[in-house]
Order: sequence, then C-alpha cells, then structure tokens
Amino acid sequence: MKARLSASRERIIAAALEIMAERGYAGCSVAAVAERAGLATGSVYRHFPTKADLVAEVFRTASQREVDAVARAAALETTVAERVSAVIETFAGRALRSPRLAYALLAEPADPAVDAERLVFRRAYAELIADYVAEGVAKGELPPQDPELTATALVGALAEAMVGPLAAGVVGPRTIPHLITFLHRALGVSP
Amino acid sequence: MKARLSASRERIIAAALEIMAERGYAGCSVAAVAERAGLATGSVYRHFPTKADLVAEVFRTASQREVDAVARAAALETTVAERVSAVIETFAGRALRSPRLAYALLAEPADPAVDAERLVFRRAYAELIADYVAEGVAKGELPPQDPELTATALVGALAEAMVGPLAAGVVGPRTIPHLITFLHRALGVSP
DNA sequence: GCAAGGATTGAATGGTGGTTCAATCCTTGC
DNA sequence: GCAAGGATTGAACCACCATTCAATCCTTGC
Repeated sequence: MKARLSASRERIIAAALEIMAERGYAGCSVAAVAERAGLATGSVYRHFPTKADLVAEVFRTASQREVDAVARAAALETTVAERVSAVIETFAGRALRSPRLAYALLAEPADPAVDAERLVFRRAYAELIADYVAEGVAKGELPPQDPELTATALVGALAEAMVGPLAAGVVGPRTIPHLITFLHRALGVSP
Repeated sequence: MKARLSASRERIIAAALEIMAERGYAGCSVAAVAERAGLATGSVYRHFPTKADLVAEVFRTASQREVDAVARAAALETTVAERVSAVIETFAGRALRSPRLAYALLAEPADPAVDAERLVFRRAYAELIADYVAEGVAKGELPPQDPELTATALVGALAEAMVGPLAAGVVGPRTIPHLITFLHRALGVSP
C-alpha cells in the first residue's frame, strides 16, 4: 500500500516531466498530468497540496538533473578552461537535444513558484561555476575577480545565447566554439 | 473627434505603462488599465482587438524607450570600450531606478505575445551592440569574432547580472565596475 | 469472510479575468 | 435644433482550470 502510494507519486512526477518536455509548462494542467499518470484529477491532490507544489517539484527534479550532468562533465576536467568548455558543451548539447524542456527551464512564463525555482536553478549553475573560478584565481590560472559575479554573468551569457536558437530551432555550427572563446576571454584564461 | 480617439488610445497606453511600472505585468488587467485611463472596460476594445495586442504594444513602447536611452548614451562615446561601459552603466542605472519595470521587461512571466516582444527587445540591444563590436573589429580595436554572438552573450550576461539584484533589491557597489571589466575582457578590449 | 478506513474517482464548484453587446450618450453635419 | 452614426458604457457572458467532496472501490487486519 505504502509502495503503491509512493509509486503514484513517482508516476505523477514522471508524467509531469514528460509533458513538460513535450509541451512545456503550458501543457501541465492537473487534468493532463493525472491522465498521463493513469489517475483521476483529484488523486493528484493526495500527493501534492497544490498545483504550484507539484510543478515546483517537477521543475526542481528536472533542473537538478541538468545541473548534475553539467557538474559531472566538468569534474572530468582539470583546468578551469577545460571545465568551462565542458560546462558550455554539456549545457548547450543537452538544451539542443531537448529544446522544449530547455525552454521551460530557462525562460517559459510560469507562475511565481516556478519563477522562484528558476532563480534557484540558475543560481545552482552559478555556484558550481563560481567554485571553479575561485579555484582558478587561487591557482593563478585566472586574474583576480569576483567569482560570484563572473559566474552569474557567464550563466547569463550562456543561457541567452541558447534562448534565441531554441526559439528559432537552429544553431549555427560555430556557435558553441565562439561561445567558448568569448567566455574564456571573459574569464581571463591565458591564451 | 479623431483627436479624442487617439487621445484615448494614448491614455490607455500611458495608463498601462504606469501600472506596469508599479505592479508589473500581473497588475495589467483590462479593467485596471481602463479605470486608470478613465474609460470603461469595453472601450479598450475599440482601440485594441485583444489584451495581448495592448500589452504587446505597451511592452514595445517601454522597451524602445530603454533601448533608445542606451543607444543615446553609447553614441556619446567613441571607442568600443567606452561605448560598452556606457551601455552597461545606462542599462543598469535605469533598471535600478525602476526595478519593477525592469523586471517586467526582462523576466516577468507573461503571455506568449509578450514573450515574443521580449525576444525582440533583447534582440534590439544585441543589434545595437553588434554594430559597435563589428566596428571595433574592423578598426582593430577588438580581435576577430562573431559580432552577433558576442552581442547576444553580452546582453545575456548583463541581464542576468541584473535580475538577481532586482529580485533581491540591492546591488553591491562594485557590481557595475566588475561587470565592465568582465565584459571588456570578453570582447578582447586591449588593456 | 468481513467490516473499517483510507485511497480513488470525476463531476461539480468557484474564482478569475478576458471579451461581448444592447442600451445610452455625444459629436457632427445639415 | 435635430437626426444619424459612431463612441462609450459596464454588466453579463464565457472559457478555463485549480480545487473540492460525496460516493465508490480496495486493501488490510481480525
């Protein structure tokens, strides 16, 4: 019974994730999520007090997955330059592979609860990067700078450079290398 | 009569602008706009076929004003480095002076029509900056690069660095100088 | 087996806010 | 002055969903 309950909860989240990846936040009505999860609308409310709570959790799950993937890729590298390259490539690669989801996570209009999560999500990237930057500064790989601000600006540049392409549907083949060059210069990676 | 008609239209836009600057997109119900403009709700529909059209136009007006201010400030300068500094200072200064409006223009959840305008808005900044970058590259002030991409990334970095502070309500005194340093490096301005 | 109690259902409820429209008011040309 | 025609009004309408809840179904402990 307990098992069934938590299985339902999982199914709800999984269903919402799928819908989010297909139709974005806009498609996530409670009725649609319930239907895909194979439950009645009302049953969703046995697991989540409110729709905002459900969506926030889904959002958190999805974005954590992204941040983890990026962190994992970056951890395989050693220098700041390589790590930043890995961040950009992983971030962009995943975004382009699931454009609808990427748009939902990065920019799609949603309710305030989701907005709050979005700030957290971007902040998580920024923290990750800030650590690398701080390390790079400490090791003399990078010139002195405010790691927090650098990381925030880097995340903004990366996200913005993706949003256009995500809306348009195509990315030039040189976009990613150019972005790497731009951000390496911004960090002050010695050439 | 004609004059009265277009005066009403202006009043509607002005009212919506005021509300947007005070309460953001969320406060812009048709009823609220009509009331502030001193008209009945229904009258709004004599001037705009749909709420989305109204809001899109208001958005366009507000963002054009911002872009113009930034362009004007940048035009007073001569080198790319100075122009970019002017862009950052003007953009950030204005955002901090009207934080609610800045948030509405940059990030507030809204309907798809507004989203489309937001892309246009950001693109307008990017175009402006792309021209300066192209000029800088041509003059040898900057290393070779893709001006479009550079400009997009620059806008993203700037916007992202502002959104956090706008949400929090405060900006550290060193934020803007640091941002200038970061973006000068990113462009490859020679030190 | 068999109640008891929680899980599940899905139709009904309610609130919000954009949109419409018949009635009314003004302006304008004669 | 005075009709005609467009402008204005604002209450009513409607669509859309989140949320609820009385009825029903299962599981479980005895």
